[in-house]
Amino acid sequence: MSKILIVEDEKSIADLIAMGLKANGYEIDFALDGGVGADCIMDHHYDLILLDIMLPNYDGYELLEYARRESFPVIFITAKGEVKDKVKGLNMGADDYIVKPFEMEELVARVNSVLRRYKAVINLPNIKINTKTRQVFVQDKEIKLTPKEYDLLIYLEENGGTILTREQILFHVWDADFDETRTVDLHIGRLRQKLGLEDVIKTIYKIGYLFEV
Amino acid sequence: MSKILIVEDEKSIADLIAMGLKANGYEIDFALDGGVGADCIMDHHYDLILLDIMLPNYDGYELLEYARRESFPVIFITAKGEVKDKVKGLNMGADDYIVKPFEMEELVARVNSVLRRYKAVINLPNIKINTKTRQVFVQDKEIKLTPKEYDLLIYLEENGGTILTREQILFHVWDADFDETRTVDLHIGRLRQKLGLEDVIKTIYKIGYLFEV
DNA sequence: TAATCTTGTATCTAAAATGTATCTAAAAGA
DNA sequence: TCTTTTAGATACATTTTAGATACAAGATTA
Repeated sequence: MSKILIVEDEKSIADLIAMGLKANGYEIDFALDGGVGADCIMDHHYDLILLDIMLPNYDGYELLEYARRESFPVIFITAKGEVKDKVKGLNMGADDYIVKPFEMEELVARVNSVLRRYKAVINLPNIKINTKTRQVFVQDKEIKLTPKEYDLLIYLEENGGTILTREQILFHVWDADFDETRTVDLHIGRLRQKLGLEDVIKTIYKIGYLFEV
Repeated sequence: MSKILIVEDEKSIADLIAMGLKANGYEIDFALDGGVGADCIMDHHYDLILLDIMLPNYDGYELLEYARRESFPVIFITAKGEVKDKVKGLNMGADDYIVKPFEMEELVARVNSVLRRYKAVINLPNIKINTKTRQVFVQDKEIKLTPKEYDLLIYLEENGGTILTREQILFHVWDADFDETRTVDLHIGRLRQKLGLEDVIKTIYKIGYLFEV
């Protein structure tokens, strides 16, 4: 069972998160301020850390450093409008971020996804992905992917077995809202061709795509 | 063979540590109180010092000062809940810390890691780095690096095999927060050229750089 | 104080990625 | 079967990004 540390000064939010995650089988530790957070990070092992950046009397980035040292994966919790912080956090090595207020479903999805993704090597039939170097190998031969192609592949893999609409894909991979273009189709095509995924990435006519597992 | 000094007043713990480290091929000296510890540090050469901060009648930080002066690497041993001390220790220049009670495995791992980091000579294909003198040799010919270039090289080498974003590099090597400039790119270019690292330092388009190992 | 070295900005160029347009083929419904 | 809609394929133009060079400001040394 995975153990998760929540570093969040607002007790009500922390409780809510804890409840949601416990319901999904995670074990939870709390830290209501940065000091305790640092303490926990150093003393225990966690599979994941949920970290509010805006902690009173403490710089969340400092905690990120500690978490990095122990190589724990980190998801940032951030309030709306702290966009720059989000970007900064991600670039500095957070694995994901989530914006308050959020749906519990989304939080759980992201937690699951980061935990799965944190595996350095993802193994698929014929395909190996090294997430540390963003390298992709098809039958031990490296295939160069562009950033978008790589991100798309990861998103598809994370959601293997579920049908994804073009809108969902656009939203997650492109961070775009809505679009009438064929961008997604094009990139799906390129992935299929480069990685020989013609049969793995199925087209769901009029709906979207499905990465078969 | 590496020689390690253990400064720890609890005999039983000191014995335990010594046993574990000896089993891994390290030579051990003891100091059961701060005074003896200071003497040892000044009289002998050690490759590493394991230092309990909470010594009776003695401030562990004082010993850290001595160790620093001799430029011995230091790992703090600290009891649960002494977080502030831990942080203080790291900020004061300890190289790592470990929290009691700890697994012997973890201790050995950290000792190994610190010693590796402290190695006077780093050997890479074609390149030799003397960290004591900050000299860099390419095929036994010295190449003069500027301070920034050298720091960048060390940071890249320490994180070999992982993609580093420009933000991460800026943060660690420049101590700068955010930046829209091309400073990192420029210095990467200079390193590549001076040391012939064109193929070793890979550009990860739109992401950052990767030092291949 | 002059000379040299270091560092980073500006500018230009080359390369890579991305997405639009267009055409063709396949799927679904009548 | 025919028509319409939808998705795949290809080519190409645009945009973004990184490398190279020159140079200026600041720091360091002689």
